[in-house]
Amino acid sequence: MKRDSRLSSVLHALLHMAEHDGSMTSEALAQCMNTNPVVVRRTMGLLRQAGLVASARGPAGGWTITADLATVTLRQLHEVLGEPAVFAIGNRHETPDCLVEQSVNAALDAAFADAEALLLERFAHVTLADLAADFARRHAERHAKRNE
Amino acid sequence: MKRDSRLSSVLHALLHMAEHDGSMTSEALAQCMNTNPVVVRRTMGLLRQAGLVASARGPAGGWTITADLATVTLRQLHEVLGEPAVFAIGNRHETPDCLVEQSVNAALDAAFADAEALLLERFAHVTLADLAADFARRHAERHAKRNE
DNA sequence: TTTCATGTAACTTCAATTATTACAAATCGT
DNA sequence: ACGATTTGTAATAATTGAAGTTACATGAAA
Repeated sequence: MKRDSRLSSVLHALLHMAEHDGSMTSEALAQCMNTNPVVVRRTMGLLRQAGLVASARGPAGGWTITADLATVTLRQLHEVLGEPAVFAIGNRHETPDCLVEQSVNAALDAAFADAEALLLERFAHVTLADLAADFARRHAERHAKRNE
Repeated sequence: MKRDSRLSSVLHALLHMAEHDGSMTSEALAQCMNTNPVVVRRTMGLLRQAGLVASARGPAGGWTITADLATVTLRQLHEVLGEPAVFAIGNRHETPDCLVEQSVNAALDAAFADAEALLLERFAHVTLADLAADFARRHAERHAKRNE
């Protein structure tokens, strides 16, 4: 299975936008993340529908953040992306007739549900502002190291 | 991405074997789970390497459980299957140069690590015997319902 | 020695994400 | 108005990894 990296991608894009004055084009964002402008538009389009970013066409167009960094959580972004499947492991059949398989599914589903709940709980407590602050810390650290 | 359902599959197979007297052929197991005998051999082969099952060739051959159902956990089976990736969501690049992406990865990795730890912890506390008992309960329930 | 079953390699199919191509629509500067 | 720029989006291809299939060798039992 190819892993869904859209959450990682949009976070990367949003933080670059936060650091950047004015708007950024799909082209610029695509270069940041080694991908294609169309892919950027597709995923950013979902954020726009959710009111988190705005886009403008034409020269001087591009993408800008409209939401408050402190209020946008990873969980919210996960939802905006359509709540993609979290796990790469799963049951063979979803609603089997076989009682044996039903027992297996029940056990696995319970474990997966708990793990997913924890993941989303963690996601709910990380905001874009937290990530921006973490970036600032790393940035300062690297600068300090360079001047040692 | 196609989800990895091998854990679900081997559990299904092992429980059928536990309910069944004597050995079961790959063919019989494959029919239980709507798949191909070769797929069964591939995955069961891993369990054999781990000493959990034994196989015999020729007529009257097939697969038998050699481990104690009470000591085999879902976590152990997950390990035997090669600890496949748990998540269908992941970072775009694993070791990025970009500091922004490093912050993003760190935040996501922390959340994923916690969720995976919880999942494996849950897996560690479910044995084949637990699943067999759950199946027996479901079986009895269905029998009772039929005779209402 | 025939038959049945596992053991494996090689290849194909399948499902899902990501990438690419192509072009329409809108906006800005001149 | 025109041309350059940029988003919007549909359609299609490439990629990746699991699952399925084919083919055949190996071994065991009647």
